[in-house]
This record gives sequence, structure tokens and C-alpha cells, in this order.
Amino acid sequence: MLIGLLQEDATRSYAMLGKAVGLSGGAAHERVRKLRERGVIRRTTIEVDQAALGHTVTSYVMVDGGSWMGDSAAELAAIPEIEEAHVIAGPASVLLKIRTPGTRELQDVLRRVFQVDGVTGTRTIVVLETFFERTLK
Amino acid sequence: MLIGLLQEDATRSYAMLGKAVGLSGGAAHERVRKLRERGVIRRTTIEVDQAALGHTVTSYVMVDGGSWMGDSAAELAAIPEIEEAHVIAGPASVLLKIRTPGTRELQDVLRRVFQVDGVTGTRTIVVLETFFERTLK
DNA sequence: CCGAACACCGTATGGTGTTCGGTATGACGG
DNA sequence: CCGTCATACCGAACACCATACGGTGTTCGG
Repeated sequence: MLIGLLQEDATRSYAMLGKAVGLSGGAAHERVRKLRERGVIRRTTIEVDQAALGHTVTSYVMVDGGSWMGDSAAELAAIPEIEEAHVIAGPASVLLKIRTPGTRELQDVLRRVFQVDGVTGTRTIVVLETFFERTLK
Repeated sequence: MLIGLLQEDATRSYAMLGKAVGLSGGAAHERVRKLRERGVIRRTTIEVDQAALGHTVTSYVMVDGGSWMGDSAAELAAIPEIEEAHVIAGPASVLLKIRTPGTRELQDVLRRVFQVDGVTGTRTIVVLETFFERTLK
């Protein structure tokens, strides 16, 4: 599949892609163009080693309470260290994935989360070792 | 920063990148080449809309027990629906991020996780809504 | 059987990645 | 102060690539 090949290495030329799936370069280009158009391919980007940039501490935070209607989501988005934010079913309202240079900065982020409207508590899970973080298919 | 620009859109030409940071195209190319060489840039890839590919259910699973030395990590890596696997400090040993087409397939994945050596239990958190999933910096 | 819609191919061309020789800058030791 | 060495940059050269386009084969409803 074209998507799989591009996930592995998006610098591949359309000619190579075509050869891999039995098409001409032009046809492969056309297919990829449509995948972008439909939003299946959101964008082409680089995968960065966060640890190499000094973000060595990864943690997940369960947030209790909070009025998650309106713009409290925007408040979370404004905190740059938060990589993901999900509304969840289970023992909390919201789950955050946070990456910081150290535990010191994690503490700062938690303090900011606490100031979001209605938040009553947080439970933090610190990642000790990551087996893998990958993209599917 | 070159990294930030490439994260936004890795199809930008080196000439444009150079102009953005006050360098020639050749020099920008050289800098990016070194970033790849040092492993700061792991690869260039495409960002795929998982929902468009039919993976609409995202969930996090806390795994209790397990003998996480040796190749039980490899057993997890062999399950394609698992997107991330971390060893954690907190109320479980391992945290998984799983994406499946539906809850039916999630059940199948959980059954396979249970068969990993020493696993005594799992607690599953289903994502109801994702505010954002982004890449830092 | 007709015509439209679609996916593909081959080609042309302007832009791009990649390489290379030459030059400026700064660090270091004598 | 001077030579040397390493590093980072520039500008140009060249092969390769993305992109656009006209033409062709295939499918399918009417």
C-alpha cells in the first residue's frame, strides 16, 4: 500500500512508489494527491527524537473534575508540553500525555492544569521506559 | 528553527528553508543532513488520519503483572494494534495505547495481551473524544 | 452499442536534491 | 603574531524529480 510505504519513508520518489505497486510515477502521484485531498494523509512531517531535544520525561495525567464544555480544551491546548488530550470513560474525566525536560517542569505543567476551570485533582503516571512509540499500518 | 519548519511541512524545499533561517539552500541541506545523522530527525513520514482508515476506537490499557524482562516486550510489539507501550511507575506495570476499528477488535487484542507471560490483569480506559494529538515544538 | 467517467501511461519542463570546489571564521599551539 | 586545522557557509553544476497534460484502455448505466 502506498500509505505504508510513505509512512516508512516519505522521501521516496513517485517513480519508486509506482514501481513498488506496479504503476507509473504519474499514476502513483495522482493516487497520493487524492489521499491528501480526502484528508487520509494529513501532512508530511518529520519524526523527531524528543529525548535528543531535552524532553526526557514522559508522563500521563488523569484529570478529575473540570467543566469540559466550551474552552477548557483550549486552555489545555495552550500548554505546549501537553502532547495529547483525551476525554475518557473510566476513573477520570480527561487523560493527558505530557513531555517535559524534567520532573521540575512537569510540576509546573501540573500546576497550570490545576488552574483549569473545575479541576479537582490529578493522578500522574510517570513513564520509566518506552518499549516503542510507532505509527500504525 | 529548521526542525519546527519541517515538522509543519516536510515538503518544503531546502531553498525555502534556507531563506527562512538566512542560509543558502546548500547550507540548509547540510544542517538537516547532520540532524538526520545524529538521530535528532528519525525519518520523514506522513501523518495519517487513523479514523479514515477505520481505526475509530482508541483506548489505553494498564497491564498488571508480567515479567517484563527479555522478550515480553517483543510479544507486545508483535500485536499490530498496539501503538505505544511504556513501562510505568504507578498503579500498574505497563501502559498500552491501542487503536482498533471497534470494541470487538479491542477485545481480541486484550485477549492476546492476557496471554503474555505473567500478566494477571488489565484495566481499560476507552477514549470518548480526542481534543488533540500533536507533535511538540 | 454509445458516451461518460475513471484510471492509467508516456512525455515535457521547470524546479529540486545533492554534490563539490572555493572562501570566511574561529580555535589552538608554537 | 602566524600557521594549521576544523567548521560552516556560499554559489554553481548536474542528475533527478514533481507536476501537468494529451492520449488510451476499461467499466458501466442507459
